[in-house]
Amino acid sequence: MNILEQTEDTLKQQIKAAVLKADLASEEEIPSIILEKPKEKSHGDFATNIAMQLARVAKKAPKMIADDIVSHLDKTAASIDRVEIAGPGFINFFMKTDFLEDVIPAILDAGAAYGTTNTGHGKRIQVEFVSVNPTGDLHLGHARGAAFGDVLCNLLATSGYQVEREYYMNDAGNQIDNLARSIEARYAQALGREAEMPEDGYHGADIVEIGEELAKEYGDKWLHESTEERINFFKEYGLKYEFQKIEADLNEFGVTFDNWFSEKSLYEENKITPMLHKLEEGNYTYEKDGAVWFRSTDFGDDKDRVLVKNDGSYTYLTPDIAYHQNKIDRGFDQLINVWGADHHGYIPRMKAAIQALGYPKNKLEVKIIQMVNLFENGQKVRMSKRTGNAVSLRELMSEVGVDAVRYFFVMRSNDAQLDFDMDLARSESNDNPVYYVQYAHARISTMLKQAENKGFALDGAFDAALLTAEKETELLKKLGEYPQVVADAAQKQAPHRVTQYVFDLASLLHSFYNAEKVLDADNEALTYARLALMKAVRITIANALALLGVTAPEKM
RNA sequence: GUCCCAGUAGCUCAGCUGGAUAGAGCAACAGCCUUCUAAGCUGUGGGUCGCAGGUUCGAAUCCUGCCUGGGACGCCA
Repeated sequence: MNILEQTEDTLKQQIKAAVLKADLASEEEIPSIILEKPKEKSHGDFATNIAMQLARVAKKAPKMIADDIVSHLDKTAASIDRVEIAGPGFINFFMKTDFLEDVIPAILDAGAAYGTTNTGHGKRIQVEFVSVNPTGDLHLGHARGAAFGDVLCNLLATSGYQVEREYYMNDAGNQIDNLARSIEARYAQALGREAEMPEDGYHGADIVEIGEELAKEYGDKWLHESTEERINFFKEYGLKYEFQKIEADLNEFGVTFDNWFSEKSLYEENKITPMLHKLEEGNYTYEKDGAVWFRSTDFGDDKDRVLVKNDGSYTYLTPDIAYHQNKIDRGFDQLINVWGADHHGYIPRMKAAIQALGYPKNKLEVKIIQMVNLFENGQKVRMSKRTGNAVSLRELMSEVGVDAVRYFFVMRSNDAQLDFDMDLARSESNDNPVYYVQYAHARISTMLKQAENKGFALDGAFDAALLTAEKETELLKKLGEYPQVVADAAQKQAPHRVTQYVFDLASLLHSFYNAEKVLDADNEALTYARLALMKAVRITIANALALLGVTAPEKM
């Protein structure tokens, strides 16, 4: 438990004790006591609305209740400096600042582990994200999902969950046949033959490349093989080529997976038929128009879904249900899927399937990532100038760098659409939040070097009680909040809270930097206290940036 | 037509489990470098929280209806 939590806990207990002593309510009648951190400084360090909540039970005006509570409160035990009653009945607590003195030692002690908690209690969570089809480049929506998923996993892992990252490879079914036939056409074309692309073929530049590569490597060998052999070979070749490219792009983006799950393996390991039988046994399927349908409307879907088409093949949904069953069978407590906004209509049928297989609906949670709109020179960028296709992750990374892309993609709530301003992401100015935060880290780093040059030992003893300036107190409070922010962001699955936090922390640092001088030969004691504070800030910024997958530079 | 997301300052967005005078950044305006990085800081102005009802001591937040924008509604994946 961190310092701030401890302080809050003690305070809550004391408030509860005061309520009982004042005979305002019985033990059972007391609602859980909520402490908030007022935005307004004049409202104290903590505030509670308990008096208003008790108004009905105690049948008294909130202000009188507040008076009663305050007069029965043991201020020393809760390390309260003073208490005020304000507004309609808020009780504002002004704490003795000594609790802040423990913040720095705690951070220096924990180092890179500061922010780690065990709020997840080892719960096993699997996060499936990206899972792009092997038929082209990763575009902006995928990239945002990749950044979101990755940071979410980092958050969960830091908060004591056991996390597994998985990529579901769509390496079977129609679209892969299509891929092979597209390659076939490009291959023939590369050999100078007339060949038409299949009707729903993939027209990306990568397929042309594959065709050329094959022509170079094999000449016209594959034109003479049987269609079956040729297509099978192209299928495998194309899959390998595409997934390698996807993996390489993701690696460069700082995203890796624990497991790449093959859709094809569901067929090879016979996972689909047993699943269909199970649905059938539960009477969740029926035949109509020569097809097998899933009665997903039993679980609130707006229409039933086809599992087996009248030509005997499966829809996309069918192996996907088997996949989710497989995931659950692997023993995860919770499944999280990160999907693009265009998949949201798919949620009810997958949740229906999970219930039909006998699992609770909330075993699966789906995070929907809203669309990304790219802007450059104030204009919406629809297509890449270079390729004429949608702008790819690779292109974006080379244009603005990994740090900016990652930061920008998790800066906003996942369910809000995102405007990505290329000029802003590129700009090396205070407008750019990434640079703003990184600059704070670099500033401290060079300052610490200066300190050493001037003969101040970086691990010197210090007295945190000397840090009483307003900017220092604010920094200390902010630093103390960090573990809760992380745990909160993990629990709410909201990575943007971390960008928000680290930006605020950087802002406080810059403000402090301008207001106070750290290295002061005439006041060694204060210098050492401030150096310790700076080290604590640097650690916290570095840890937050690490969660985001953004680098923390020593100098800029 | 049904469903999902969004609607908060000129722009881009926060706003946790309902709380006090709704917050940042950018843009605008006025200042701060002989001093640890000015990629920074300080100050000022700017809001009927889409609209209308309801619940509540108390609503940007919860409920209902409506309006606007985006997306999804295949025996595609």
